[in-house]
Amino acid sequence: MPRANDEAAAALREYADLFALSGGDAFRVRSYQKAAKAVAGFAQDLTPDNVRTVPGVGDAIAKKITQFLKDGSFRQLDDLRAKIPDGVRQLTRVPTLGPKTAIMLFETYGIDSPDALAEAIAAGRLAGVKGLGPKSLTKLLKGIEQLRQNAGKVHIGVAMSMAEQVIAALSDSADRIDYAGSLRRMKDRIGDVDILAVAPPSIMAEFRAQSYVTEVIAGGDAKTSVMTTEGLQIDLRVVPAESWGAAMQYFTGSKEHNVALRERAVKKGWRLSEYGLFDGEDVLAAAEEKDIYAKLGMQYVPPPLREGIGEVEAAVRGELPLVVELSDLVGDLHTHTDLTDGLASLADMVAAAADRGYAYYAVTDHAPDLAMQRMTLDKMLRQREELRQLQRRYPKLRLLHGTELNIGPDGSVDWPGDVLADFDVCVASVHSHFDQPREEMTRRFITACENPNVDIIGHPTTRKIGRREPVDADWDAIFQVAARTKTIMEIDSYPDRSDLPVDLVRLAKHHGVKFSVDSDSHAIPHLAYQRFGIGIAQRAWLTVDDVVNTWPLTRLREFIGRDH
DNA sequence: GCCGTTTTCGGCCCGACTGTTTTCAGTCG
Repeated sequence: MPRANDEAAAALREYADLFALSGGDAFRVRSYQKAAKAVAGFAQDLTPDNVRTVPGVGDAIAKKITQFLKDGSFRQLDDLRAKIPDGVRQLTRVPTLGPKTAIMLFETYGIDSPDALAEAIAAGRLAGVKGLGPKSLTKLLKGIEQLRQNAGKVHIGVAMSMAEQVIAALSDSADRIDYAGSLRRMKDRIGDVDILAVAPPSIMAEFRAQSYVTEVIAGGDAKTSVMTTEGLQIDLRVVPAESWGAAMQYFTGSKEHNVALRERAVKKGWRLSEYGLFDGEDVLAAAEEKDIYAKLGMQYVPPPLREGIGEVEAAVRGELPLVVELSDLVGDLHTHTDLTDGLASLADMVAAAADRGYAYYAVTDHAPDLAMQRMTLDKMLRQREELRQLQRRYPKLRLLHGTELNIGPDGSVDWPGDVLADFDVCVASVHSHFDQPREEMTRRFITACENPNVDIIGHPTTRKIGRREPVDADWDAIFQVAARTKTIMEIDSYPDRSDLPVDLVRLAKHHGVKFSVDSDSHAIPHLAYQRFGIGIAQRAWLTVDDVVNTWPLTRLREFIGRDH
């Protein structure tokens, strides 16, 4: 992943937020937001020479980015940072609280953080404020509570990209270096990143000097903890080369998995620690993680399965499932282009898909009910024709013309039935009315599942990690229907969605539901997000039989009833 | 601030929902 792009995009997003808070023109705010998105989704690494070719970047923003690439910031950003406390920007992360309210609260009441806001509401200081009635204040308190629960955690996309950045920066100074912890177990929310290295002590100084380090929390020869610009803690540990495998095992966890492993060692009269597996003074295994599992007389347990939920027992019996791997995927069934809210053209997305070696690839732009996307029947048909033309260039890649439908409050979807029947695949997703009562929401999903033209339910819970809670529905009932109607549940790999979440994947599998691990790409770099969806699938013990886009196209077509 | 089968100004994805308003502002997708 191109890091300079991500950092520049973050700076532009921050600038857009601060610019909005300072009362800046809404259209200019949108220009910065648009540019940030385009920069993050730009397929090449950003340089002063190509920055002007990013769509949505004109002379003014190009100048800011160029300065950012050189100095790690730009003047206008520094100015606004000095004027508006970071806490005021944090205020806008409270759901239903936007820039207008945030700046009013700051300027009129001196409220400069979500905590200060909670305090002011509790103290009654905001009673009777114009525009903020009792219902609004209650909502704000609830939003602040949500924010607190997510505090200190980031989604896996942020953590992975930080970890890879650290490893890339330090790998020349280390014999071995890798990430462990919950990140290696592919959890969707990460509290801190654990990195292990076999390296001389001087690596610690190098680590502390990295540009993204904002604070050194603890610094010794064996372990250094820092806080980063993303608000994410990173621990770097130097471990002896001879106990690398034991250390990786120990620091990958989970705690419950390690307890089960140590119990097994004790039963054999041995001892397992982060330094190795020992029989008295004798080292049985230590340098390689795989040797530890082998010596303990069990199958190797892939990190995403290490949750202490029966995997140790299964591995001892030799009954661990052969979980699905990233390399098993032969297609992607949910992607966008710039015809709706994607960044790249159809031709560019398809070319990138072909590079990834897929057997099939579905283009699924939004349908007319998401009015903001301005989709029309005519546009859709023209896209289909363009796709058919492109198909001639890619004999090995089967291009599928699909759509991402909008599931309305009553469970109906957009486009008439005869139009739907002509698509190769239909994803259907909820994009609004997230607060329906549980019964209505359940009926809504069941209606969608029972629609014969709906093949896949996209990002089913619609959660956004740290920003939006999952919708409330009776998933047990929905999955029963989905299994009967052969409606596929999506594992949306976009890391802040990570949707379905693991526990619901397990529940759905229990009912016999099949899954599609899709990227939901809105830009070329997003195609690689499937690795996160595979992490979810592995954590739920899914095999290739559970995941439809590991199947040959003929089997997939037959399953969704589009084989005529 | 960006962009141009509107060529250098005048638009900029549009609509709905919510709570509060008595006609609408703010927020969200």
